[in-house]
Order: sequence, then C-alpha cells, then structure tokens
Amino acid sequence: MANSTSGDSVTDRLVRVLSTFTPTRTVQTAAEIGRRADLPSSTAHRLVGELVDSGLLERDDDRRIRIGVKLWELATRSSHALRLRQAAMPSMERVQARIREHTQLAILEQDEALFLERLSGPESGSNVTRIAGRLPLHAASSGLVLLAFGDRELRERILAGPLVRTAAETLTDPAALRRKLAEVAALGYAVAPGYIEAVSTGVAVPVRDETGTVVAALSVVLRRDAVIEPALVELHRAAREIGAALGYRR
Amino acid sequence: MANSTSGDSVTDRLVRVLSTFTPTRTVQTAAEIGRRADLPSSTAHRLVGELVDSGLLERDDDRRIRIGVKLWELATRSSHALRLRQAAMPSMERVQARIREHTQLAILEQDEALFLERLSGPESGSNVTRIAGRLPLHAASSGLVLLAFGDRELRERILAGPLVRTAAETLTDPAALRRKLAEVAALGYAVAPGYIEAVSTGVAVPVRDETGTVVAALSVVLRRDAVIEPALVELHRAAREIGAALGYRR
DNA sequence: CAATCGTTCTCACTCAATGGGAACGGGATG
DNA sequence: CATCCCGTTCCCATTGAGTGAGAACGATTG
Repeated sequence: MANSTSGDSVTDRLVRVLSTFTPTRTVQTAAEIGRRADLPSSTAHRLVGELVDSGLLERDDDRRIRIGVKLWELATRSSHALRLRQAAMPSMERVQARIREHTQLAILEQDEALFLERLSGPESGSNVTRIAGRLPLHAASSGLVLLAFGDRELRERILAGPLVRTAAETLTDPAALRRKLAEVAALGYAVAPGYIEAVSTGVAVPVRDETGTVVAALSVVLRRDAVIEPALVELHRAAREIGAALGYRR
Repeated sequence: MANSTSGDSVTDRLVRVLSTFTPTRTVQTAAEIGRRADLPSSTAHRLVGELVDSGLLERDDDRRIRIGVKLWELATRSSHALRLRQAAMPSMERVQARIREHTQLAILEQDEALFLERLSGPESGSNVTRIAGRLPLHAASSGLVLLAFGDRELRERILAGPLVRTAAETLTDPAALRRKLAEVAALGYAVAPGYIEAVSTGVAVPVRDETGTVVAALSVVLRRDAVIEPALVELHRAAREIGAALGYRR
C-alpha cells in the first residue's frame, strides 16, 4: 500500500489479520493481532478498527476482538462445503450411533485436511481434531485417503515437502509414505495406527460424488486395540449414501 | 484509496464485495459483483482476484465466484454465536419433535433478526426464514421479542425508522408497534399472526443467559388456525434449558 | 456477422493508506 | 506512592499502492 515498507496489498493484510484467529485462539487484543500478523501497531489498530466497523470482527466489553457474526453469516452462503456437510450429516449420525466413536468428515483445503464436521459421543476416546480444524495430509487417515485419491500433482508436492512428525509412528519418510499411499489406493481405505496419537487408530474411506471424483474423506477414530472391520463396513456404506445424496441436489 | 473518486476505504470495498453474496445469490461473476458493490469493473476484477488468491473467495470451473471455504473456517472461530447455537440445539430438537413445525433461533444483529438455526420437519408449513437469513425486527415474532426485551435505545431507533410492510398485517404504525411491544414485554412472549405471511403465525419467547440478559429469541411458525398454548409451553421450557446450558460453559 | 458481455492488461495520476512517534490510561510490581 | 509495561488512540508528513478509464480478446448470442 501507499508507503508500505513490506510491499503487500491491503487485501493480504486484512486476510492476515483474520487468519490470526485459530481454533484455540478466538479472542485477542488488537495489539496481539498486530504482532501475529506482523503489522506495525498503529496500522494494526486501524485495520482492526475498520473490520470492527464493518462487522467482520467484533469488540467485546473488555475491548478484546472476536470474529464477528457477519462472517458466519457470509460463510453460510458458501454452498459447496456446507452442501457436502448437509448431505453427510444423516449418514454420519448413523455411523456415530453404531460405532460410538468420533466420526469425521474432511475435505482437501490448501494441501491440508480440513475437518468439516465431527460427531462424538460420551464413550468416544481421545481425539485431537476439531470442527474447522486442520491436520497435515500425511499424518491423518483422512489425509491419506485424500492424498491417495487426489491428483498426482498434489501427491508429489506433499511427498517432496517436509513431512512433519505428529506422533512416534507418523510416516515421515517419503518412500514409506509412497508405499502406504499405494496400499490405500489398492485397498480403498486408509488405516493410520498411532500417526496422530499413540493411543488411537484412524480409519478413513473416500466419499465420491456422482461423477466418481473423491470429494471428501469419512473417518472414525478407534482405540488402538479395536478391530476395524465393523467400522469399515459402516464407513463404506455411509460414503455410498453420501455420494448418492450429493447427486440428488445437482 | 489512492485516487479513489468515491472516498471509501479498501476495507469498505472488500466488505461490500463479500456482502454482494446473499442467501439466494451464492454464485456470481466478477462483473456482477462489481456492479452490485458499485465498483468500476477493473477495480472489481482486481479485488475479487485478490480475494480469490487469499482463499476468502473461490473461483469454480466456469470462472464464477463463490464464498470460499476459508471463510467458513474463520467463521467457526466465532465462539459467541456458535456457542449459543450449540447450547440450543438439543432443546430445539425436542421442540421440533413435539410441535412438528419450524423451530428457529434468532439473535439481534445490526438492527435485524438474524436466524442462527432453523429446524423443520416434513409436515412443517410455509416459512420464509432461512439459516443465516435476516428479517426486520418489527415484522417477525422473534424480532418483537428481541425488541421488547432489548434496550430502549434500539427500540426508539426502530420505532423512528421506516417500518417496512412484509405482509398485509405487519405493524407499520409506530404507535401500534409500541403498544404491541409493551404487550410482549408484559406477557413474556410474542405472537405475530400474519406479519410475515398471511397463512402463518409466529410465536417467540426470549432466551436469557445466566445474568438474565436476553441473548436470543426462540420461535416456532404455526399455521394461522393452530392453538398456540402447547407451543408456548414447549418454547418456555426450551428457553429455560438453553439459558442453563449457556451458564455451564462460562 | 455484428453485438454483447466477461475478463485481462496497461499506464499515468494522485490521494488514501501508512507508520513512527507522542500521549493517555489502566493494571501490575516493587 | 512511584515506576514500568502494555494496549490504545491520535497526529501528520510522506509517497507508492491502488485506482479506473480504456483498449483488446474471447466466448456467447441472435
């Protein structure tokens, strides 16, 4: 912008401001936002002020900043992801009722797995994922499915990039990951024992739309010692249902 | 911005761009957005392009623009409204199961009633509201509740401003509206027969948080000839439950 | 084949955005 | 009570980022 030393556009900066909010950090001061978005204090305060005026952000009684309702309102116009979620909910509820463990729906978003929904019951075990949370593709069972059935380009990009270790058993060796992906593609589902947390195993299957394209991954998080077959049966059935439900709406 | 003839900030313009999306218009061309946001074509194309790059907007195969998933992701960080919705869901589901008509949760947003959730069944009658949709405060039963239990300042502002007629029986006379609001405040609930649609009656009750402040309105849309008492009982009970659920989380 | 519409690119102009700094106030610490 | 720290607000000279008219291209339509 005019006189900016950093050379980024106003849009960039506004997005950076919004992106300082994370699933765990939902309220912050304007100064914090400025530091995290790497903006001079006065600029940050001004931008935050403008966003508050517009309703995209909100300021509560103690002057701290939150994401505004208007943003939620706009997001609900986002047909695509929400239609998928809507179509998936009934099937997901059945899976959750039968298996009684965390049931999750994830899509590919900017080279990560983005979780659209997660249903849990009181008996469900440990789980780090959250709604609107992200996990690296190579580390989660859902991610493995999205990777294995995604396009080659994406696969190579991930295999080339750094493979972060999230737990002791995460696959961080490109060759090993490549073999694993081939296995997932061949079997039609992914099992990720201890990739994220030592105590649990993720099981994921692809969800296809009417054209056969994989649009999402449906997964459950089982205890490490559980048998996966019953879950697999349920997941596959649910995935087929969701695909059918998607077809109707076109 | 530099050289702008209109004298609005970049933030304003970006918000205007985003605001061209409505519940019924979820995909549009960049040119359309420009026209609706009142921006010169080239500027609109540039801004839209930047928003697409940032992920807030998305461009599909035929180059048309949609709200991006990133916006949904950010919105989910918006604790406030979603916590309310979360707390309300179980109770709302029970109301919907018993009364078998549209059950809705609305909050006050920029002088309008914003609907956070709406549960409907196959037998439910006609209804114009949508999730993330808005209605004028004076025209919907939820709005009447939010007005009657909101602060004086808001009430006077609405009474002073233009009162749009949405149906034959909408209250558009300030004096009549004032009387109606007094009645709502005295009774503790609002009944709006034919204010929105001639065939239906809205019934709404206030939802209070642990401090007693009215934070939302819970409503059902009945057929015009239905008796309202059973619905009222359910609504009041649900509202109390929601208030209690809100308390736990603080 | 002409007309319309969406989109992309260019480019000279200029004023809105910028950010360093000063000042205020509240809260914590010694 | 004084001092320090931090978030916030306000001011203002500087300047380059944003702007928008217009040209050009391609796709669609009649």
